Amino acid sequence: MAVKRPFEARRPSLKDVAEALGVTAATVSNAYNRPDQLSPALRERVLVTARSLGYPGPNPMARGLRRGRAGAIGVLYADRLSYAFKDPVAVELLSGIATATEAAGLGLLLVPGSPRTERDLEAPRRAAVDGFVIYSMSPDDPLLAAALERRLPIVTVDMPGLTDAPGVAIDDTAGARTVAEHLLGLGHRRLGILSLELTPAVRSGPADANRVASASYPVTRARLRGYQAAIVGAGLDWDGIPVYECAENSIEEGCIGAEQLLNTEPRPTALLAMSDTLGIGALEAVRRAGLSVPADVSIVGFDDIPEAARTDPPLTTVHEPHLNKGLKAGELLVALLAGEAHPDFVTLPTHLAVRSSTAPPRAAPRG
Amino acid sequence: MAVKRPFEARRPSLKDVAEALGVTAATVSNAYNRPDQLSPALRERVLVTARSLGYPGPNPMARGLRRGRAGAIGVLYADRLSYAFKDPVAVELLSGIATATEAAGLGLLLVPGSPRTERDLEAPRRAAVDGFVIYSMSPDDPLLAAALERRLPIVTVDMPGLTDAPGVAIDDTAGARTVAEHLLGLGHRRLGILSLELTPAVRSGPADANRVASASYPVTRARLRGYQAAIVGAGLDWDGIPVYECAENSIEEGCIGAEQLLNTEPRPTALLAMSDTLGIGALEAVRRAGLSVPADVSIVGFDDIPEAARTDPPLTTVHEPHLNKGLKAGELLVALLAGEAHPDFVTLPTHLAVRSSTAPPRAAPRG
DNA sequence: CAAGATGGCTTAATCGATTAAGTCTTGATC
DNA sequence: GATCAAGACTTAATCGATTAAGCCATCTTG
Repeated sequence: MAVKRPFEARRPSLKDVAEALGVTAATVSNAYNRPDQLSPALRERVLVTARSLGYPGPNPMARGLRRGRAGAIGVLYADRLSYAFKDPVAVELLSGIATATEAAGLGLLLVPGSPRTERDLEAPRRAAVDGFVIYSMSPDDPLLAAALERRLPIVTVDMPGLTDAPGVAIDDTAGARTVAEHLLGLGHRRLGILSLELTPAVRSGPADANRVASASYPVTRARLRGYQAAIVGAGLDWDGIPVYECAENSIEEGCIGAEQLLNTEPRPTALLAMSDTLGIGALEAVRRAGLSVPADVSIVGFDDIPEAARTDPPLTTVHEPHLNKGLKAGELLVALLAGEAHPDFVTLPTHLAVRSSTAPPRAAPRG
Repeated sequence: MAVKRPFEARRPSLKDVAEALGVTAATVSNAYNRPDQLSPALRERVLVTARSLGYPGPNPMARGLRRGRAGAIGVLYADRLSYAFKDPVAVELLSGIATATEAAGLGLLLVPGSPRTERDLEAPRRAAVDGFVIYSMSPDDPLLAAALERRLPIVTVDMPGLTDAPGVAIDDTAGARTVAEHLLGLGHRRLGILSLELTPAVRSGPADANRVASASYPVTRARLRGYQAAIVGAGLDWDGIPVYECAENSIEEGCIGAEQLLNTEPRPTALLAMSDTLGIGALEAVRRAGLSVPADVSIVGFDDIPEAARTDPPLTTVHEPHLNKGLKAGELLVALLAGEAHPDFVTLPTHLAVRSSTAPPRAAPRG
């Protein structure tokens, strides 16, 4: 039962404080921003008067307009914001970015927008930011185009070669190749792939060679290429490998996809999950099928999210320095905003984290 | 080696586009904001010219200033931003808030600021937002005061009764009491408490009765009260219960704290962790001590983060609707901004989620 | 004591848009 | 053919600050 004030007074502005004191707006402004420009006594009076008038401090938008700085950087993400928080990888990345922006005293604006409706394109246009970190977007995403039109400094993450902007990424192809080679080296010959989204036009289900070839998300593309290189390198038929595309990077989707892959004949002895989240889902699917990991089926993930080390069994995966990636991206953008010269592109190292979800296939010859 | 343009041209503004076309700025503005105000042909010409001039679209800060709307809401959090992303509870809450703001077309600005230095107080002051969601802050936090001074609409989360602002919370005391009663009901008599931070002045270690009584974080206070009510209700001595305060809500801290609690004589048969994150750490500590859960030690958490259902063994805990809490908070703030009447305070229900980390103590009489 | 330095405040231009109200055409209507 | 309405732009005020430059009085210094 909050009481509505009958007379909703206009919020006081700098000028009101100035008039109340008989000084000019410039002086009040200086009281806030450049204390050395006025006597301590007057400054104190200004601050006291401001408080008593209920002046909420210099309006951030007016200040931003005048100074040409928003004091925040924007993060652009392919999916809905609410989803970004469900993805441990995105969360870690954001944490890294936040560390950098926080150190620079900048805010972090999460820009809403699934690339569905026209209205969403307004989001990056309206965002009061000094630059963007653009994370893992499809090159043909209209949201990306809208952000680029702002002509602000940008840093890309996991989008190598997409723009001439600086960015940070890992070598997804090499990572994927390494983990696939790990399985092949253990002797696995029947593999299944649990893939992330292939294109912004989402769908779940088995993906045929055509669809696989049409993958537009840079990360998905790169990892598929890595798997392919290892598989072809081992003399296996790439087109014979079943691929299940998950419309969403979630445990549930991973579980459903893995279930389907486990039903293909002959049953794969190892599953390549393109993310740990999908891998955790696969772990569950194997359990539900009454099989065990790694005795019956080996599972590998990708990303090395924190939970991967705590699953049962702990997940063999490709370690990626997410936090560092975010940190670097943030620092790059901060440096860009400061007008510093910048390195063009940073590629961070990955390494295979062998844990307990992989073993040689039952009664198989060692590779 | 990005090439610096030798002559960094001023960014074109509305006026530049207008002049290039021989119309007024108003017309160009209308081309963007009110297409019905001009002929489709001219609008098209405006848009084309804008593009060819490299006009990045209406400046968000200028628009925001004029319209009196920032188009974003701020989130204020007690800790460092980077930390917020490490806390699954905060992440879920943010996800909920994001859902609401996204639906309203608003951005989400994460305001940096650990309450350390004077400089940090500038963050909430500089944030270009239309309102704040304030999450679980100590009432005496200067950051909170700084945000309040902005006199913007606010919604609190997990801070019942702290301001007269609308907010959302759960009944932490009842939840804590229920989970403690669950343990007592199983027959446990020797308990240990793994507590979250008691005050903004952080420290790790055993907390004596004085320090426990001085807890200022509303959530911590409330949960302690709940434990206390159950314990006292069971006829046990509250002051005899060892409490370990974790300076940070992390698995590592939980592990360290649990280790200490397990070393007290006589060893507790059950540990009350004030969060699932601490509980997961406790699980690890028990494992390291060569004991087993729940045979030797029962562990309960609080929060019911997603991972709690997947730990080994799955954690008995108090389920809290984090996502919903965020969603409600976001919706409340959006409604407030829209000038709608609002309910004052929402208290969301919790319930006990009994899983496999609790059992009667070994060879103990049933309670 | 004149010249210069310093401190303390004001002047006035400016940042880049939005929008209610007004003007001028052109076309329809009786 | 006068009247009105609608359509297409323009005028001009305004949002709330920041900041370089200027002005005046007071203090220092040789």
